[in-house]
Amino acid sequence: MATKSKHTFHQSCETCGARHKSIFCNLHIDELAAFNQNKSCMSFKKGQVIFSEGGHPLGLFCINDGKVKIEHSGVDGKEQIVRMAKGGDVLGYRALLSNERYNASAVALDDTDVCFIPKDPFFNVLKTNPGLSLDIIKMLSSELRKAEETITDLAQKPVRERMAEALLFLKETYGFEEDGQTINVILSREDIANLVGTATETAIRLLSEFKKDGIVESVGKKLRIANIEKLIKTANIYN
Amino acid sequence: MATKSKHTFHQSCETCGARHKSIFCNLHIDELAAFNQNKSCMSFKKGQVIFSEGGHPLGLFCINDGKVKIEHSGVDGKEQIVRMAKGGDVLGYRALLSNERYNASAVALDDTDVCFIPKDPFFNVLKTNPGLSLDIIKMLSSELRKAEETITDLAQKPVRERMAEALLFLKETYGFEEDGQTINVILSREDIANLVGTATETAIRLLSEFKKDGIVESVGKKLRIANIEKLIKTANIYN
DNA sequence: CAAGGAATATGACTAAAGTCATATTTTAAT
DNA sequence: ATTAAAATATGACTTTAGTCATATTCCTTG
Repeated sequence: MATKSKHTFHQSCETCGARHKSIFCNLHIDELAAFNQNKSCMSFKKGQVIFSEGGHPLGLFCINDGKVKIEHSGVDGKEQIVRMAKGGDVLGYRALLSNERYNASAVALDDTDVCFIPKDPFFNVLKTNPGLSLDIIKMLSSELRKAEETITDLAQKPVRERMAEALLFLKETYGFEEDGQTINVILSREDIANLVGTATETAIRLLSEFKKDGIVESVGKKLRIANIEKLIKTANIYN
Repeated sequence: MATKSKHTFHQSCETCGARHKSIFCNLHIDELAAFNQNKSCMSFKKGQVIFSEGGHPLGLFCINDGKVKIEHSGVDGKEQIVRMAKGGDVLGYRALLSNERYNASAVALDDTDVCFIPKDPFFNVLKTNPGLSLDIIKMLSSELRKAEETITDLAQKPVRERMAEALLFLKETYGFEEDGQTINVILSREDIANLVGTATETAIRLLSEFKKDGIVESVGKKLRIANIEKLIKTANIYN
């Protein structure tokens, strides 16, 4: 459920650049055409809500371009970021597939173009295309593996190591700017804290320490990884 | 990979009582027959390893009867329990479906009867039965939702509340004895700690406190929930 | 049934991370 | 441009939970 002033844009599924990165990359041209006839495209501005926790899913969202955080509300409304998405990612499929309400909210971190594909055309394709099912199963399996690793980390690793891991994760997800060092996403300290799973003040303090240690630097509202070896060491990754 | 002295038992898929509780509940009788021809049944004693982290999956395991912990190895070999299984549950599907190595180990908590279904017959049925795919998708979606809730809890709730939640979870999973109060599973304090995500000493201390507070009691090696209202209150569950 | 080892229990201490208070800086709005 | 509000930063303190040490109990095995 978007809040206000969503703009529309136009993007045909058949020619969508994000398609090849998405779970729909193996669809037949006719299946894409079915999506294309029923979809609606919208643009969300930074901070706008794409869907919110507790709502009923009516379809799924394909990110054409942009950056999105998916967060689950916890104690006293403190959010936990459970996923970060970008162009090519599909959102809202979990609740739709298991016929439950949204368990998390999706918020644009940046101006983001999204196509909404209603429930029916999606399930029609799903019913007739076993390959798509298998791709979805693989994606869900992979998400589940990652989630279980996050659980182990949260239970066992100190905040400092998790912060370092989170920065490496952001780098993997959104890549670098042209300078090859600056992570290409803008997050508030609160967002970073909610990703790491710590208090905002602790996140701020840790980032200050990382700066003092020459591991990261601030570049405007973004973070530059000044010493990636040191960051990896700080993350204490074994596998 | 089982360790030693697995016994075999016999159970036909068509008449298996656990089937109706499993993701295979909607299979056609012919499909079950295909499983039945290829499966092998084995019994694991308490403590035996059904498969271990890092190994390559060659099929999947259906629990006929028994109790199993699925644990993921973390810092310094400390295990994190990511799932608890019982009769009707299917194990090892995640790694098989995403074509990865086992990300966790499965260990019998009790004498457990398991049927092993090799990769090929399973994938053959999967290819021709779209309903099964959908059921698996639903199961994975549901697992993923639970995992995301666990992540939020670990990040935000104090150990005491998580311990209370864990006891309620064990009650939901394995039910009560005939007395209607005693949780029907035997776990070491270390296992409980690894489920909650805390140090073993902390788990022991908390359970001692719960006893002092009249919330739980020890009955042999099992735990009796003496005051479930108080336990729920301690868990601080909102949803 | 004795002995050794594992599991449970408890105390004392330490370290980690959270909370609360308060600056300081940045950003947005008028 | 000025002001208010929000975000970031830092200090001081408290609380929580982890670690290490040491009993004590339970359970296995010869």
